[in-house]
Amino acid sequence: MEHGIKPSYPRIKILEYLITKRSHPTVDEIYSNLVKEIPTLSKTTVYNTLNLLISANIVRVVASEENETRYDADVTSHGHFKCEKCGAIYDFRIDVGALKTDDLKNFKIKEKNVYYRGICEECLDNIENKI
Amino acid sequence: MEHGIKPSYPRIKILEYLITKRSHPTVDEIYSNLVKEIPTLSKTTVYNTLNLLISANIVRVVASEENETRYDADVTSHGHFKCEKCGAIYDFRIDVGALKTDDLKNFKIKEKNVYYRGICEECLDNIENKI
DNA sequence: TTTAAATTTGTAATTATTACATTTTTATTA
DNA sequence: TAATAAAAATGTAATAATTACAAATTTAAA
Repeated sequence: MEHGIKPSYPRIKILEYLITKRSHPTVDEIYSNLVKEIPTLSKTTVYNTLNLLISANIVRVVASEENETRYDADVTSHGHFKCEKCGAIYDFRIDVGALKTDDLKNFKIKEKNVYYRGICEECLDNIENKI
Repeated sequence: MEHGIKPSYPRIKILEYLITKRSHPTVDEIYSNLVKEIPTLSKTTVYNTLNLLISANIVRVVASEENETRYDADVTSHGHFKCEKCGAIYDFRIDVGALKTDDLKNFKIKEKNVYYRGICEECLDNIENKI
């Protein structure tokens, strides 16, 4: 694994899960799914691994208003949209460089997050169908 | 109180606290400070009241990557900057209308949040002073 | 003043996360 | 290969945030 992290089996599987299922899962989701494959997996290992991947900048936490920590293996700049109906989190391309503010001119900005809430296309369609 | 919420004493005090101290406090901060004035105050009331104010759109939660829910009585559009050193959250003016993305063209966007992380001016000054 | 409704309170339950000691695995070296 | 040391994973317990809910209190209405 990159960034000097030893590629143990659980670590590979956890990162793999994040990369393939791009659903911004919670610890619970990751654990519940992987424990089928790795019966000895413990939730603490999932926490440890995610925190390790975060400090290595391979994974980041999705900023939100909820008390659910969700993880994302895509650390390139993009926005997150959370659907209020189905709870899904969508990625979207956004140019955070276009965001300008004079208020922070003497601040050191390390990270810019953009987070939207609303109703996704699919749920809008479902609502319409039911009326 | 506006929005059809009955202005009880705890409710007024909680909203007043949020409006005057614009520090985006946690429930704990609000409770700890107000209990001095209102000795019978319970933390459940703080939670209840904040959730009530949120559903009335008088208060909003600050989106972040941390597991700390912080509240803001300013519901007009602005960004939040969190300092990694001192933990303070700063408001800043930002034109979220300038954010455009084609990826969400069939989505209903209800709320746009902008959240930055980094080091604030004050902490940058302190670091420089110590070197 | 009585009654009903709304609000607040306190305790218990739930959930997410971290702390930490123990066990297991992996890598190293004799 | 066996012994040893280091790293990683595990499981349990502790902590903290939040919600559920029933009881008590306050407020408003009749």
